[in-house]
Amino acid sequence: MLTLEEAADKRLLILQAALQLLAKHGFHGFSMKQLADRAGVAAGTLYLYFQDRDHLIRQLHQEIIQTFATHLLAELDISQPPAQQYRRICHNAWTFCRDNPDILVSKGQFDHLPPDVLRDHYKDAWQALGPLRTLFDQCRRNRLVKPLSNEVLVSLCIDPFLNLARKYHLGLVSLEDLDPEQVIDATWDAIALRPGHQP
Amino acid sequence: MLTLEEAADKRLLILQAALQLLAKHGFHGFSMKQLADRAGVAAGTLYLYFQDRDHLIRQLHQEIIQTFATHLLAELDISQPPAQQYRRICHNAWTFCRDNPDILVSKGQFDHLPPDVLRDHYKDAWQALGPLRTLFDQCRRNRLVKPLSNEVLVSLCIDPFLNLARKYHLGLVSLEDLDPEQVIDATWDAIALRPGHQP
Amino acid sequence: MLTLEEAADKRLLILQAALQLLAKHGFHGFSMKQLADRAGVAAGTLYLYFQDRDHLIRQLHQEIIQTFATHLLAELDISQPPAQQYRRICHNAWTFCRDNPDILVSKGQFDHLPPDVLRDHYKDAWQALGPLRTLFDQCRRNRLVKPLSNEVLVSLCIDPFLNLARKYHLGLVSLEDLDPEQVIDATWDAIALRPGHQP
Amino acid sequence: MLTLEEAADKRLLILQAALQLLAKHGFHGFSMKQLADRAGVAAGTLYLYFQDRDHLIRQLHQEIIQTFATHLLAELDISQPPAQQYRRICHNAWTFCRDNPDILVSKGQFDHLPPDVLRDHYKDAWQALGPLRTLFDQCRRNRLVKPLSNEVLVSLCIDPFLNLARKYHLGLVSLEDLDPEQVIDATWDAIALRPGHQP
DNA sequence: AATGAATGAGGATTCATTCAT
DNA sequence: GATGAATGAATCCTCATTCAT
Repeated sequence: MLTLEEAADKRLLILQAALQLLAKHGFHGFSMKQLADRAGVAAGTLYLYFQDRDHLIRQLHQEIIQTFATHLLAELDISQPPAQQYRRICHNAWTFCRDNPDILVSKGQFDHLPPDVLRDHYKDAWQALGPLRTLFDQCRRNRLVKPLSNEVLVSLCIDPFLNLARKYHLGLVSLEDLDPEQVIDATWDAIALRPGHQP
Repeated sequence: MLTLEEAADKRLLILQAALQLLAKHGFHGFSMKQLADRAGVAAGTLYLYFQDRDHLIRQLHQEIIQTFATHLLAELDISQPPAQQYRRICHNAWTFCRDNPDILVSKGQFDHLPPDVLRDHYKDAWQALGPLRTLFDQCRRNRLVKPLSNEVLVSLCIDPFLNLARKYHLGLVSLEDLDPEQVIDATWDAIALRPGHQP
Repeated sequence: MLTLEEAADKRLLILQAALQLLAKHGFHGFSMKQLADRAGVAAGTLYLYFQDRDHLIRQLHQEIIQTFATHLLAELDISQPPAQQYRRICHNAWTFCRDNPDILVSKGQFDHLPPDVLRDHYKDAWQALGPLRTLFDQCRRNRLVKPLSNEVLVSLCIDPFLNLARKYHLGLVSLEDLDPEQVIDATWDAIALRPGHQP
Repeated sequence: MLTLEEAADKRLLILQAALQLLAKHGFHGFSMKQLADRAGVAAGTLYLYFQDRDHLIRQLHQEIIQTFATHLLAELDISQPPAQQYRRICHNAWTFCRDNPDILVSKGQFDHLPPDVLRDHYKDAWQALGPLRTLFDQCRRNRLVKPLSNEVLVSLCIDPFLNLARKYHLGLVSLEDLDPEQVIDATWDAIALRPGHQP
């Protein structure tokens, strides 16, 4: 019998192969046979680890979302001042997207998953993003950022880095145009509540 | 023979059916037969208007991008002050995405198109967005906005509305959480160059 | 477009090929590809006429049952005396089974269909067997046959010919052992109500 | 090492699981994996007891036929008069089929076995049915039953009970319609040689 | 003896595309 | 121009069988 670890390894192996395939061809050309070949297993083996194509795709999405969430918080030091924590997270968002075009490109491919499935996955990701929620809550309470919901804040702070990374990988923006520190400043301006400013 | 107009009509009819189909099922389940059925034509007819599936998809993408660009500029009055023009465009972005979930959802499905194709389509869209480019250029020259490239500005100003609309349609944010005017303010803060501020 | 007749023809063509295949190999070795080959059409064509394998099989069963019912009544003359009608029907049962081993052999293969489906098909067949029901009812009323339900009568009169034909085709009985007239006599004795006999 | 008995036990365990599976789904859905699961053994274990799927199926058929033959003769007292022996056997046929729908339903599934295999199994069963052959022979010699071959007699006497039981399990006849004693009478009438009757 | 993960050939089904009408 | 029946390659998935443990 496989140990739990070995089984998990092979499962991950398959998911990683799936990610590469998906990034390269999109769902068009994403066949179970190709996936098996790339993962170095037989076609039938896929079905030992995943019920069917659909389940595999959903679990891949979940994995991707979780990976992204994990990396957002990398090297975060919650003892530091909020502004510093914020910069860390934004920086992580940027470098992660810059360095993982596969994940970035694949993300859009999942939009046709049933809405409830997507919702669940995103909710799960929020679970993993506890420190970020805490940070936002704190800043809002201390009147450092505007009284916007967390989801809105994410759309203003984090999502722009995904969008920029996509453009970067498409060659629509070059690294010269794009100083991450400047963009971090900009996103902070977007959400910051400045003294004397009328929200 | 069809008049040019009738031909254009049927072509659009097909593209619209395609959009609906794509939004509903993604490319999984997007078959030429289903498309024909939904468009109310025979399968063979599709091939009178489009060379093959791939061309149809590309043209659909182009159409979508153009439609979006067009709506961004709706009711824009370039004689008004920049800030007002800006609000108009942002408002358009929001309402268009809010009211056209099909387009919004489908957009991500095209990410696997060959990068050069995508690039071309986006470049074409920029052509159609002349007034927006002019606006950004003007503001930058007059030190109203930060010295960021247009692409970066779009990621900070326009894209957040797409992201928010997606979340809205997924049910992750409600309209209470989401006052567009506040978000427009926030995006303006993101790019605005404030007096006394060190860029 | 195909005329209704042509469509029906091709449908029948497929069903007949299916019957042959089923008789030869049972469901083991009954593949849609083989069926298509034998019917002389492409694999995909099967799905223009039948929803899927299962529906095809069910419709084949229905067809077989109906064909059998039809042949049971061949050359039946309801103006003749009951005993003569009875002999005709028994004779038909025998010759039909003797001459159509395919149908005979296939019949057993359907036993795993959902019971309600089987029931429906058999009920439909009874519809087609009106004259037989009338004959049985008449004979029972006139005290020519025992007061047994029609289903029981069939098990005593008709089914034995199916069983015998199966044995015949298996080589377990030869035609010397098996004079149909004698067997018809025997089945009649089974159900006949003789004067002075105590039922 | 297993004792012979334990080995025989496990073999039977597997065959019984196979019977249940076959009765429930037919050969469609009868997979070695499912069989292993239902029997509570590993997939590989099946191959310790049976060469392959085909051999397993054949042995199951043989087992079923033998079981049926055995039950036909249950509680048979060959010192009793022929008519009584006859009733006993018919009664056994009926109750066995009534109480073992699995066996009954499965029987038809084997019809696609190669004819020679089927023939062998049936011949073996006849071996086990010595007392029944003796009974028929005796009755024929004493002019109690018509001069029909044993196979024909079986089709007239025993097979009807199988047919009726199938109809019963399908819900086509109810127990009210179906008094076994009446049917036994009828089958006896079918084969009995009555004084003064011209065969 | 027993296991059960892995295999990969084979089967059901879908679908882009063609072409005779 | 329009049709839609037919095609058959491609795809998803199953399953009998093996073999290292």
